[in-house]
Amino acid sequence: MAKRQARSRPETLRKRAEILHAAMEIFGAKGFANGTLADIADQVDMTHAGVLHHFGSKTQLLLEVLTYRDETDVADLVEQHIPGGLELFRHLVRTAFVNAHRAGIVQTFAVLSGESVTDDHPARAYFQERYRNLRAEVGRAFETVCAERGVTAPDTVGHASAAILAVMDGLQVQWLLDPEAVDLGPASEFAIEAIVSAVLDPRPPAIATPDLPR
Amino acid sequence: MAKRQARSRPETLRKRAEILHAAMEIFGAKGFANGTLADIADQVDMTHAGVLHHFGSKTQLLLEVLTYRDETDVADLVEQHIPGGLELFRHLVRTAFVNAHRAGIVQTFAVLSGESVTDDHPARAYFQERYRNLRAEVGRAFETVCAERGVTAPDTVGHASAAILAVMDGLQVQWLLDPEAVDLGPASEFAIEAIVSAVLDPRPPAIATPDLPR
DNA sequence: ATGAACTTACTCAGCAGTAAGTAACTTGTA
DNA sequence: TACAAGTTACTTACTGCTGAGTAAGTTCAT
Repeated sequence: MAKRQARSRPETLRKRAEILHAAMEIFGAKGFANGTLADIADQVDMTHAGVLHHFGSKTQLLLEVLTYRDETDVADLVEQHIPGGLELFRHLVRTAFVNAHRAGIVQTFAVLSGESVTDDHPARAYFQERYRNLRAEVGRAFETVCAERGVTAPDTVGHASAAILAVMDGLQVQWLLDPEAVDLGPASEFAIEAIVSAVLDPRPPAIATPDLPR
Repeated sequence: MAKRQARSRPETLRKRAEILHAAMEIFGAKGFANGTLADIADQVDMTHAGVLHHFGSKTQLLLEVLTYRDETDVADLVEQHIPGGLELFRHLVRTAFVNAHRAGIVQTFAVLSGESVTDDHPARAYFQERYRNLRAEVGRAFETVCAERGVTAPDTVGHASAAILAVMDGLQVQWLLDPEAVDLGPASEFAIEAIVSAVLDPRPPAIATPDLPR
């Protein structure tokens, strides 16, 4: 493919990044379907045609927003170190506390992940893979911890991994809707603790399981 | 207010209900912003103007869809009986298993609740109240159980109530995106068990809490 | 004959994407 | 170094469509 020395111009790269930031904000505030290119363009003092010059289409812009976020997130993590084992759970709790001060980003992901389950949504594949990876990562942390303790990991690990991510996301939604009523950090911490405990040292059912349509 | 004998015509009431069903389906499949009145009208063999004749506006239709769903849900529950105490948790687990066979309804609520956190979304107030009520209901169940056991309810009840709803919602999203990878019923059951246990009979932290930005 | 339940036909606005032009910058070449 | 040729980063102006809401007319039941 033709190499594009264009992309290397620092001024241009800065502008692209500026657009990506604005897009994150707008898609977070209004959703992908409802947010417009003009909204985004306004925030960076451009016309919507200028935005399209850089990204080709609205869908393409969304996809680049998502991967951009991942890249910068990963950059942060690698800078420090990728946590595993028990340290991962601590990291998740820490993230929940940090998120309580970043409503913007939290909203972007909450809105887009909800929207992504609609038919043929352009971000569907992205979120599908994202959850797959995160579940695997959390699952691996459970395995590590169990190995360290010399026990084999129970088969609840799969459920627990999904549940930890689920509870974090679900609490974010409730918190965004009603910040007074939900305390994001502590509630996440409590739930993660509960789930990790249930895996690492299981107890008899507290609520005898009902007779059911399985 | 003036009683509307118009509304009482059975044929008309049936048609309204038909429209509400179609709207639930469309808003669930495409979201509120992206689903159109024409989509809905098609499903009930009408023009979109016909739909507007019944509901006045798209927003009004959405609001009636939401309350309609609640009314029929409540009707079902009252038919049986509103569960409290431990029975409520069993009911929630049962619901999760049942939901695994109702992707349509699950998707509607997942999509709309996600969308509702956007600025000025017409369903925002609805979901805000819905979660408020549900948290209160779950909280009351915890109180009941604790009272039955002669202990005072711990202050983790608030976190736990939010977390139970959160984990159910979050698992639904992951399940909708990837039904092969997430087993909705069992995963919900596991998580609810874990959280209830943590409230009713707390244990020392499994993951020593980190030093943090509270 | 009145009003409810529509349809047809329209308006009007918003939006993604395109086309064509322009100014500024980069690059190759003498 | 200087200037022509090409490329990039836009803008303005437009197209073409979609979609909510409205208005006026038609049919049908009571």
